[in-house]
Amino acid sequence: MRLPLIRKLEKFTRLSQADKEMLVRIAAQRVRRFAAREDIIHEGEKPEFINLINEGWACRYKTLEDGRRQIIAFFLPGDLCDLNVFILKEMDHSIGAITPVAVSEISRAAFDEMMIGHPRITQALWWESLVAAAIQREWTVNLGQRDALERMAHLLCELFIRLEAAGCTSDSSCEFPLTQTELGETLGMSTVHVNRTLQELRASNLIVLKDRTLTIPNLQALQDVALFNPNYLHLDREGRHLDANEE
Amino acid sequence: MRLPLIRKLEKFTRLSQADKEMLVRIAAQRVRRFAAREDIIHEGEKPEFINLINEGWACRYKTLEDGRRQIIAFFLPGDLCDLNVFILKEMDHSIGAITPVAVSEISRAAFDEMMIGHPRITQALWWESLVAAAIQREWTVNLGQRDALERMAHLLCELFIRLEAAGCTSDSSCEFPLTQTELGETLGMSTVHVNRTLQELRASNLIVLKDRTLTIPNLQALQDVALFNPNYLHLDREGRHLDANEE
DNA sequence: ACGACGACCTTACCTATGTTAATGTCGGAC
DNA sequence: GTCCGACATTAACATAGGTAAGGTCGTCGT
Repeated sequence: MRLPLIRKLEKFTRLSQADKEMLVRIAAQRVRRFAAREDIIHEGEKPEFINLINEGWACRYKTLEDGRRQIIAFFLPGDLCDLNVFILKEMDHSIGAITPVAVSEISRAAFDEMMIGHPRITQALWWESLVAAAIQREWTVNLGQRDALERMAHLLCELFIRLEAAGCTSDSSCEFPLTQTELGETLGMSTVHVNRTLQELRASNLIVLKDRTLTIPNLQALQDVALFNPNYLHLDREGRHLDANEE
Repeated sequence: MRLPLIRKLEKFTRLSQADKEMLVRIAAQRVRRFAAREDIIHEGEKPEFINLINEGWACRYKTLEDGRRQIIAFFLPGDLCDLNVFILKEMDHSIGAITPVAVSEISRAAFDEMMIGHPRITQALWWESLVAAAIQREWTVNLGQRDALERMAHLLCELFIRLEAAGCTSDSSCEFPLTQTELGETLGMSTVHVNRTLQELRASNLIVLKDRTLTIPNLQALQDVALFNPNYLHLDREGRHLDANEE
């Protein structure tokens, strides 16, 4: 069994056996499980750990005073929530489980230990956090410039490619647990319009979405309607400048 | 003369004299100036430096294939662009000057040196980068959930408070160099609607905006229409847990 | 077996915002 | 002083997407 985190980080750099063992060890200590819809951490609380999602989907979200909710990010298997958070006094948003999830809590001490002894991991984790920031920026573009159809298509492309990097797809399909309400809260549109938009994508044979399973028969076609450019995911390892000796 | 960066970082923690001298020194070496509208770095280029804005306003932006442009972030005096960027192979977006700007380029070596010798600065810079990420998240909420009026009001509140932290306001006024086109590209709305929205804010006496100067007679009132909660800026130093001995 | 519920889907209608395009204002270049 | 370009403003009209309401289906608890 491969840890999704390891699988993902290897998209960026090669890890030594010792690096991998370190990650496995870190992921094994302090594992917590949450039911679907349960909060992992809530706005206002003091963050004490870095959370690593091992199984399941979670999301970052924020609620306005009047109840409107925006999903700000999705955490898929292998994703980390906020390197360095412990610097902040309190959470300005919440993190909630979408499906049942298994989360590893990484303490500040464990993190520091890893930073010192494993420069490769450290660099890979910074890469992962830069990519997370790039994704957040792309969401800004998505919400600001793309219309409903493009927006939905873009989200589906992104999630599919990220799931692929974590080893959670098979062929052109993946599990897809989001409800239409959640899609609406993500894309800033009503559930009615989410429904219309999904119908439209289905009618154009761009997606098959049924029984919590998403199939994308032609990813390039979907990327084209989304004006999707995968460069922001920084997944291409070739040509990267590395500090260190390859094994 | 105070460096806006120092002024801002002191919202988070106290810096020693040596820390401040270090920052002044870093900011002084390799200063570049750009004219309004000029690109500081362009999508596709390899990032070699961390840019620090000393004077003027800049923005991060991204352009879709069909020409639509989204402004993703503003950089105000004292703002840093992306700690750690040199890890990435190429920029996935551009950074452009809005007004004429003065930028300090910080090399990887200078950054590493600072990280080693000045833990206080290091921690403060991580704080600043976490705040930048929080701002990006709030923009997601803004674009996803707020309507045009709320959205505009929210942006104005944020910019004003950030300028205040950098020491660039006087009383309830600040310079405000953005054109209506740029506001539209930021908030995902047409210039016509930007204009309507500004008129509405003026009519309610929530803002005075004229000759590139913004005045907010009653910040609380503007915050109220924006559903603005400043917690995401993490500006309250009280009660912060610090590693180290205060001077 | 029954009711309650949550997800999904649909229709009809309405409104916030976009589009187009004309007009106004101001400051700088010559 | 006038010409020009950048920006702001306004009006008339078009539309993407929101709101409200209701229906179907499958599942779960009792």
